[in-house]
Amino acid sequence: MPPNFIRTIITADMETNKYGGRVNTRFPPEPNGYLHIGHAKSICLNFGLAQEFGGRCNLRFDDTNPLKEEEEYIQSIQEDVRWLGFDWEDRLYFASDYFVQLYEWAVQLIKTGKAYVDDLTADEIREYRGTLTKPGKESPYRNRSIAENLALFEQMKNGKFKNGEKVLRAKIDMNSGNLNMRDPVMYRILHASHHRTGDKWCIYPMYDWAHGQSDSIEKITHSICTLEFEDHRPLYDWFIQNLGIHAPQQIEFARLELTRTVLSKRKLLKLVQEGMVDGWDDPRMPTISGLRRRGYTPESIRDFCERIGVAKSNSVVDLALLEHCLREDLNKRAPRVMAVLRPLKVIIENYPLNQIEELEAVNNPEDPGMGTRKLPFSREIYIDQDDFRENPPKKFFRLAPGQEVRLKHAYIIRCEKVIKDEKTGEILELRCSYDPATRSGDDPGGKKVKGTLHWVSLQQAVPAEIRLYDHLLDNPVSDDAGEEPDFLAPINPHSLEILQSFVEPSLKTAAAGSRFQFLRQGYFCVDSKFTSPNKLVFNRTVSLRDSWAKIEKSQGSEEK
RNA sequence: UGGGGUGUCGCCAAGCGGUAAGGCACCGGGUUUUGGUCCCGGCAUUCGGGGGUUCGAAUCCUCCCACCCCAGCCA
Repeated sequence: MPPNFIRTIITADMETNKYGGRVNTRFPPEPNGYLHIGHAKSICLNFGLAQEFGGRCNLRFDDTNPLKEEEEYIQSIQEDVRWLGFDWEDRLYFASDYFVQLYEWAVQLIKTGKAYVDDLTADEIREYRGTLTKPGKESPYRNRSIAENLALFEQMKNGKFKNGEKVLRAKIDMNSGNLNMRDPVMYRILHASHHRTGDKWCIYPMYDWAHGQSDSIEKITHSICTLEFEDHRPLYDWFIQNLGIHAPQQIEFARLELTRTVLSKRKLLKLVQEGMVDGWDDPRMPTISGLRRRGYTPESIRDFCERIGVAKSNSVVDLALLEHCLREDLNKRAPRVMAVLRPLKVIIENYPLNQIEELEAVNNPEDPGMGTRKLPFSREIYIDQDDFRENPPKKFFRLAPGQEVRLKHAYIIRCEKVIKDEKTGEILELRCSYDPATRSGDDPGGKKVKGTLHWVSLQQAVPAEIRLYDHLLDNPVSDDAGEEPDFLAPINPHSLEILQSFVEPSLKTAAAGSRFQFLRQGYFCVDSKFTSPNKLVFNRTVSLRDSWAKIEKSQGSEEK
């Protein structure tokens, strides 16, 4: 376990017995969207820390704004946390469960002269708040009597007022350099139905008023949150102190940012709403459900979260690291199969007509325990268009006129002739010859060739739709570029490419969600949404590293 | 110009007064019936900058610079 500053703090707290040797964290999402990879960092941190120190981690929904929250999100969030591999056991909580307690505490603060009902409008409150450099002004309603505040607050609760007519504010300090301390709003009037409490309430606590107390109620020891709440901490401490209740320790860390994508619920919601993607679980989305559908494993995401570390400096992690974690995991577990993405027909002229051989193929060279399977081989096969060049560049070890290659698990073939469309010049098929003495496994010390191709026997090939994904965004955009209306402008128009391909027959009954390595190409999984009994659809999870592409690229630049 | 933070290799990130971990990326080389995997090697005389303390500083002091967050009845 690599050290990080939070582990260091908790370790020290354990040594000093600060919380009686107890560690209780929590993951507190608002159910207003789907979870994404950034949340995964927080989930892994909170649940991971609890596990590591023999403590517990709660799942609590911070559902204090009925205008934005939905049941659908509550379900998806639970599914995603579970899928990531974490268990909150019986500790599923909702801030809305604490509404009564919160109300009573608000009354308590009014009674001690620490809170008051304000009649100022939203605009007026903003004006009175002052600016970053100018202190605020006290509201004319700030010094109402306790009795009047009590009566007014109760009337607020009882629905006597319209939305926005009054708020309850904490009475702290309008001159504070920290704007959060300039009499923050605790309750607003919202005549809205809540997904859990229905119409019971028409006043709802603000996050700042609900969050710290919710942590306190749950006896949280370490309340881990992101950097932007750092200057809310004095406010949370103020509430806790004036209420005289259990004080959790808040620790802030930098949220995750990833290159080539956007991690903001607001923007992801927009992508969904504008129909620019196929829902929250579109395989291009950085959401947990999107990554799951794309074929990511929970193990790889957890590994990623461990490797990026936890610190307080704002940073942008290279997507390449996530992909590395994925490949590393999939390399060990994904069965190898053959699929031809862009088919090119090859006829092996000296191979007997109508003969079909069943060749043996290992399922995973990384794990002999995964066994072998039979592959049909015949006179007509498909290879990938990329594996043939009529005029091969230097170091092109694949097929070209007169050149030899090994067909994986089969024979060595030589390209004898290229059949082209007379008019367009398009390459229609290749005529090859094979060397019967080179059958895979039967030619010890036989001839060596530099290239090995994947292929599929034409007769037995199973048609499949293959979806190739590219980064959603052409260029990384900063998260706050989102205030501009056209923040979606850099969306990559080629982020999805759909191919009609052929896969080997063993894949015919592949289960939805199952993952494979298509030899020499990448990792793919059976799409769980578009696959049907008569249509196989694969998502490319991530390509294999491609050093030929690099060589070719550098050759190209040399020529310039 | 107020308050709160952060600055260590292209990207993350350890380090907490004893002379710069690790990962990703990148660049070589080896193995290979996946141009995959794996293996081996390279990759910060320097820690935002200037002063200072010390035998010794990325670590302590000091001044400066840069960047991020805060003016929702959002979270």
